[in-house]
Amino acid sequence: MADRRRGAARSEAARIAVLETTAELFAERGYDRLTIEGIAAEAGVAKQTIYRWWKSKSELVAECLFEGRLLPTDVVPPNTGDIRNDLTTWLDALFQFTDAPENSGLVRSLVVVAAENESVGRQLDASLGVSTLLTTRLDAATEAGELPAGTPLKEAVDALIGVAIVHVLQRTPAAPGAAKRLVGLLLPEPPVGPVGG
Amino acid sequence: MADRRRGAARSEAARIAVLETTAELFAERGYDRLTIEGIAAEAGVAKQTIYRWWKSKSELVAECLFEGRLLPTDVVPPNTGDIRNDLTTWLDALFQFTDAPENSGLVRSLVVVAAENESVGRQLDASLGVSTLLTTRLDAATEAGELPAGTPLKEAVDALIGVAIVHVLQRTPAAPGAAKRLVGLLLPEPPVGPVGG
Amino acid sequence: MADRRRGAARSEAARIAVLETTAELFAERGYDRLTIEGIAAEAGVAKQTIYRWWKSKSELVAECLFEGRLLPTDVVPPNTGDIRNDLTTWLDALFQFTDAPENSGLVRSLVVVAAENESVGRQLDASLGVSTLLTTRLDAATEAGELPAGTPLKEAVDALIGVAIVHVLQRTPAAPGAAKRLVGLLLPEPPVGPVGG
Amino acid sequence: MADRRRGAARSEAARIAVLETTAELFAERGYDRLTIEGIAAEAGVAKQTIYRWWKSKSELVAECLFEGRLLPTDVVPPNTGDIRNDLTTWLDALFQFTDAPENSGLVRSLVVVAAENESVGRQLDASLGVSTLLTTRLDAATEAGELPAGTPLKEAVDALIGVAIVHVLQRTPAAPGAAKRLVGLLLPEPPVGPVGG
DNA sequence: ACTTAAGCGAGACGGTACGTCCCGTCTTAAG
DNA sequence: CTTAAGACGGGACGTACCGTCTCGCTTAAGT
Repeated sequence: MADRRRGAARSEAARIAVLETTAELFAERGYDRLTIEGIAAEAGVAKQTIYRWWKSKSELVAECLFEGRLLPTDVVPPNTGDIRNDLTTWLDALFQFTDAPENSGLVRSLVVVAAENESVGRQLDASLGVSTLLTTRLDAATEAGELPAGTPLKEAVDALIGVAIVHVLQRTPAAPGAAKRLVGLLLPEPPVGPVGG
Repeated sequence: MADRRRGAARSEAARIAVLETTAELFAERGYDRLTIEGIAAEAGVAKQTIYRWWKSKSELVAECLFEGRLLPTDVVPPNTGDIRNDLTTWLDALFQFTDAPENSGLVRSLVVVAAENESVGRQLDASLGVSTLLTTRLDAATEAGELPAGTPLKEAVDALIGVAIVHVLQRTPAAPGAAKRLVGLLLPEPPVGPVGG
Repeated sequence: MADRRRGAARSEAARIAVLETTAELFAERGYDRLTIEGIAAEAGVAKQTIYRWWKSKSELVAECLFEGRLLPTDVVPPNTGDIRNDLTTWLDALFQFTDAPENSGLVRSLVVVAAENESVGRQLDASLGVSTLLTTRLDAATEAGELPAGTPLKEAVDALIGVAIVHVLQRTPAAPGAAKRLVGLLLPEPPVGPVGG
Repeated sequence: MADRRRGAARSEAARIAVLETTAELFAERGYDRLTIEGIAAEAGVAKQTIYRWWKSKSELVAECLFEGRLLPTDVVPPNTGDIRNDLTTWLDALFQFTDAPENSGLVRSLVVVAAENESVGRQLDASLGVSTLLTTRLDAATEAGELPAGTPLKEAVDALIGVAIVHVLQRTPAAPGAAKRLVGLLLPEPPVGPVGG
């Protein structure tokens, strides 16, 4: 049944300690001042224990990320039936988080991790706390006829995430109303034309 | 005119050697495997000469960047009179560059630099080779009536750059036609009013 | 028994390599052109390994010294029964060594080390290869009645070592017969009483 | 007449400033923590001005020494007519100076300079403030019949200086009465024998 | 007066070594 | 077989000085 042969099992306590410490130090000092040695010391764990289970610093951070230890749990986009309002609300919340001075350093560090670690990059949306719920919601809206059939959702979502990243990198908070304007661009109201039929 | 009083002048030769070597090694090895010591050795310069004039590795790279030593000179956006076509052409070229396997590592490294160095981040567009010509072109188009008056240009440009970054981080080249779809979203055709025949 | 609990033991191989290299380079280049970095490189050892176990260059040299790696093993003073002759023989040998051109640089370097390192200084006699056997021999001679009871041995030994150092510092080899004259001064023949004759 | 051709003469002010600063910093920090750059900065002088006139740090210190800027002016040995008492008095004063904690570091540094600089070494006695007056006095005493004709003065003086150096290197102040005992050894009273002519 | 050479403060330069930090691997003793 | 501890070879850091050089200026001696 178990395919493990013998000897001690992996210590869950050590694993948790490492991940918790990583998250703590990452938030505190950022990615590049994060050191394996520092994590080991702070977590009361041997360096080798870290190297045994994780290949690199970025993998370690990646695991933290995917376990939700670095960012607030995914913001669930609201669902009031009006997709544009909902998306604006959600994007405003995202901007508010990423633009807050106490968070922007952390977010920039996450961008660095995404640049260095392929799996973090590939799941960039999830990495930044953008739930798949968002896509789900958009798909649903499309089916419900809230959005025109041909709306390029992939491009829209990329643009949303991209704009957040750009703001963080530029050290320029989103201008007031930016979320609304952006959503207006990406999910345009269909022309109201004389809907005769 | 010169307000320098005494002492030898800064050696332009050393400055050039350092910047050239930095650009070369950056392109070759990426940002995090770039070392001050390596640059000094390769440039035939004392480490202290680097530390005398640049505070950090990222400043050094920033100067390379702003002198156009890391990226091809700004791509001039075409001007055929059709702003949407022109922008699509330009964006396709951008995607083609960033998505090329031999460039994507470099671009990811640049994102890291933008994350670490404030001035690079603030000039993110210039850093990525996005000329101010682009904005100029857009402004001109707006005045010429090619674009509706209220078009949120800032948001549009942020979105363009953002999408490119997202692709690079996600290791996912832009899908065919992405440029066109994106431009279509960001610069929508004004509804063609029932303009008398 | 060992009170060490965990972790790899100190590498004796590294320790030996460091000390051997130190002795070699010290003899070759003298104290002030001896560098930790040079020792590490030549010994095939990481710098940190040196810093882990020795606080300073002078400590390193001190350990070499006390392990007899820098000087010929202590010259054993002869014991023919005639303390004055024996001491003269020994002192001549000492002068011969310190005054030899190929050794005087090394001896001067040792004086420098004695000046910089307290423990070397405190054991100056041993540092210069002056065996405790010498003092032993003198004590024995005193007890045996070869020397008058009140002879200030400490002062005499200090003077012997001092004179050797002075010669080395002055770059002036001991004059012929200096050893004999000096011993004559320091261990004077007791006045030959009017012994029945 | 002067064989200097033309151009500005050597600045005496700079020379003095350098020597004064050297003396000050030498006393303050010792020989090995003395730096040319530190001297130049503190003296308000260009480094090149130092290198123009002195070949090395040790030469600089040597000049200070020989100008009497590092040690109290030579202690003049007293002359009461009793050479042994006079010498004891003088030696006690020497020991008192070299053994004082605030001076011993300086004296050790001087020994280092003597080891590194030949001319300082050769004039070791003068370097340590041992005036030629001492030898003069001894010669006079010999001629005056205070000392036996054959007394090896050279060896005696070397021994005196040597003992002082040994004490300083050993970090062991001279024992009380050491001066007297030592003088007793080196300048023994001639046997009072029945001088029956 | 004009030229020329030297001295000077300042400081940039190529270089060497410093002592520290961290890497990733290996060794030891305990469980 | 895992773990905490920790030594190891290695590489880069940022700093301190080295001794040389160049700069713009001043100070004399020659012309």
